[in-house]
Amino acid sequence: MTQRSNRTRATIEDVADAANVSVATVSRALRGLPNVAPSTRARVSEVATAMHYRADPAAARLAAGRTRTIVVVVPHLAGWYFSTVVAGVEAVCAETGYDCIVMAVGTIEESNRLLHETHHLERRIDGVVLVNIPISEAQARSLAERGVSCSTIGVRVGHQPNVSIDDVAAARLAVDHLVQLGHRRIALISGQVEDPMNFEVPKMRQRGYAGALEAGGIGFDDTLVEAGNFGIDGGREAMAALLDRPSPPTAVFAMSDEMAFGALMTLQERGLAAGRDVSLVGIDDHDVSRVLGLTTVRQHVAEQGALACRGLMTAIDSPTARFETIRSPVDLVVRSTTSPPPVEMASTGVRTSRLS
Amino acid sequence: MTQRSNRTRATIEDVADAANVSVATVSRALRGLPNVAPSTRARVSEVATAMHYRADPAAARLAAGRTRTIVVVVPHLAGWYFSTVVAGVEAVCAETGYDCIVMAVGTIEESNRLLHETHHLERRIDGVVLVNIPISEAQARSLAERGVSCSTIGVRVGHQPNVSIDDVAAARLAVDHLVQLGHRRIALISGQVEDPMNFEVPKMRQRGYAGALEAGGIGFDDTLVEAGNFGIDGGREAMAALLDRPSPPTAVFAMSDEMAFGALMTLQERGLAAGRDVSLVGIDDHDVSRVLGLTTVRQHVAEQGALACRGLMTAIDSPTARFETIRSPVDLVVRSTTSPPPVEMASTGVRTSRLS
DNA sequence: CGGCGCGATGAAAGCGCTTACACTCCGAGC
DNA sequence: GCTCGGAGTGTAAGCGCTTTCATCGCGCCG
Repeated sequence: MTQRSNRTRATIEDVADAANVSVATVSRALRGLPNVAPSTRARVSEVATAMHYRADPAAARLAAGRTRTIVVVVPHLAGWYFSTVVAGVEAVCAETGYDCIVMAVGTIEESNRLLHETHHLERRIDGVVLVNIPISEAQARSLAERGVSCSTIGVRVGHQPNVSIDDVAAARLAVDHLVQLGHRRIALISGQVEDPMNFEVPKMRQRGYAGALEAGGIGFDDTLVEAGNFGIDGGREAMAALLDRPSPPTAVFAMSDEMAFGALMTLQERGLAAGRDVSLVGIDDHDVSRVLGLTTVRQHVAEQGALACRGLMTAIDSPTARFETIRSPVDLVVRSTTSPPPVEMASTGVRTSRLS
Repeated sequence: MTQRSNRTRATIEDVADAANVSVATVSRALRGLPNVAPSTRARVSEVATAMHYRADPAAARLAAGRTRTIVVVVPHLAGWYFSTVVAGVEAVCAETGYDCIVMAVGTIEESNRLLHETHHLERRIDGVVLVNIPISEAQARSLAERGVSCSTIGVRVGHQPNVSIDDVAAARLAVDHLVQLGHRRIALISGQVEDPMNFEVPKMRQRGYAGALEAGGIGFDDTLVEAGNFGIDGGREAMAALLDRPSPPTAVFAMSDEMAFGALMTLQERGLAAGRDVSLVGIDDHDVSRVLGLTTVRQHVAEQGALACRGLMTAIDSPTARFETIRSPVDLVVRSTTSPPPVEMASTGVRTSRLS
């Protein structure tokens, strides 16, 4: 039993010596593998604990080929939605002992560099959680071939684990609410459908918007659709454009709460009040939405991250498994930015609140 | 020159064979080490690129002892401040080729488990960015002994790299503004000074608050100080308590924008308008602050993350270096939640806006 | 003209694990 | 009593790099 210097970290050999077994037995005992006598296992783990032994991750990875590391890929790390997803993913990683690397790929070029040249990822990580990152079948296959499992939030690929909300239904929920309140001129503040990084979500939500209009017997008017980026400024500019129309909308559905926040800014700048002059509804239930009284369609973002991460872990353990999409629920949260449309005073064009 | 199967990843040996050199030369050539003939280096990197060769990180780590991985530790991953810091850190990591692991340690117990039993970190990572995580000198030494460099945002430890704002000055800036506007009853919505996870920041900002009052010739009134957690609800409850005081404040300084958001909620619930009935100023310049028109002290959070990460990288390369604290600048952003105090109608107690 | 020193390269010894395979018991089956 | 099989353990061969040290030319100085 060699007395290792306490300046040096204990290796598996030190533990083996101290417990009078071979390194193989130590390895087996500590990792819970079968064919270790209970008494041996107890002794080994006792010794290991006493020596503060931890298997060197690099050595374990090299020998076993598994890294116990995943990466979560998002377009941006700051921002409510993505940081909340990451929080959900990280929580599951912490629980399961995985390391959770974060990567931001803001542009389609970065995304392709990551996903197309998958050899960058090989042997680096066991799996990847893609949060609203477009990925082709070919890229997914390439990942799989390189032993990298893949779980997505948003668009599904192959039979990989996936969690998403029903974007069509979510949008429909929002717009139905406006229709129900009596609005007929309902505008849409949309994400850019041409954005290669993010087109599925806007497309689906547009579909929900159109569906709700149709169900309400309202014709689709493309002068009431304005696209912008998914943040505050996108919403702000879109709302300005909408208000500049010859006959502006009485209600607006913004595809995200942050866009709705921007819309709110424009409204304020023009001296209009949301929920009186113009109704406004978003999607997300951002932390700050309740502060602004924003009516919105709530989704459970951290939970989505957690579910996607658990799915990934299952996929890592059984790479050939096929997964069904998990639908994360949404629900309408009515606050103060929505109300029946103001009564139009035909002669003057002046708007007043409708009496209730 | 063996034809490797294209199902298998190229190893350094494959590259060596293909380039007619030894593995040692490949290693040196690819990592830019000296003593490689330019022609050799060119040939090697050409071959390596053609074969899509990438050094196996695990093997490189095991052999070299460096992981090219850091972890950024935050109390929470969701939430504006921390996610923005992480974004800054990640950006620098991406630039420098480091892997960026995230870890959330919400409680002091988790924090201690991480920082006290530092052998968990040894050989796992090269360094750690601590964002508002309390760390003792002993823990810092223990990290250093284990070869883990450490950079902090917020409280400084030893001579490790550190970036922070001048919390005293930031608070003072905020409160001075209120004093200048003519307020005399200025309340403080503070973080909890007893919270072991986060006491330095509240303490400093309290000091700035007290300093500004004193400079303005205003006595400190501890019935105007209310503590809560750093989020929206903390601010909301604190503001409610403040308004319930026999003689409520005309202005409030909240230690964070999110707290100010909560305060705003309470104001709205009570039918009071910020910037008319009560003035309100925060610290941060949260994304949404401009939407709410919140007057605040802006800090540059992503930049702080980036600076801390660069400092860490320097520390990793030269572990004995001593660092000066980097002070990140702050500035006052005046929006619409601050204005001169309403004129008190002594007889009736009714408040009106002061004429300007 | 004989070293000398230095730049370029290669051979090989690890780094600290995992795991295939070999081996040793020991009780059960015949 | 002897064989057989399986549980428990050990031996040793990697995993794919980095790095030390030795080797080899070759221009240069004395």
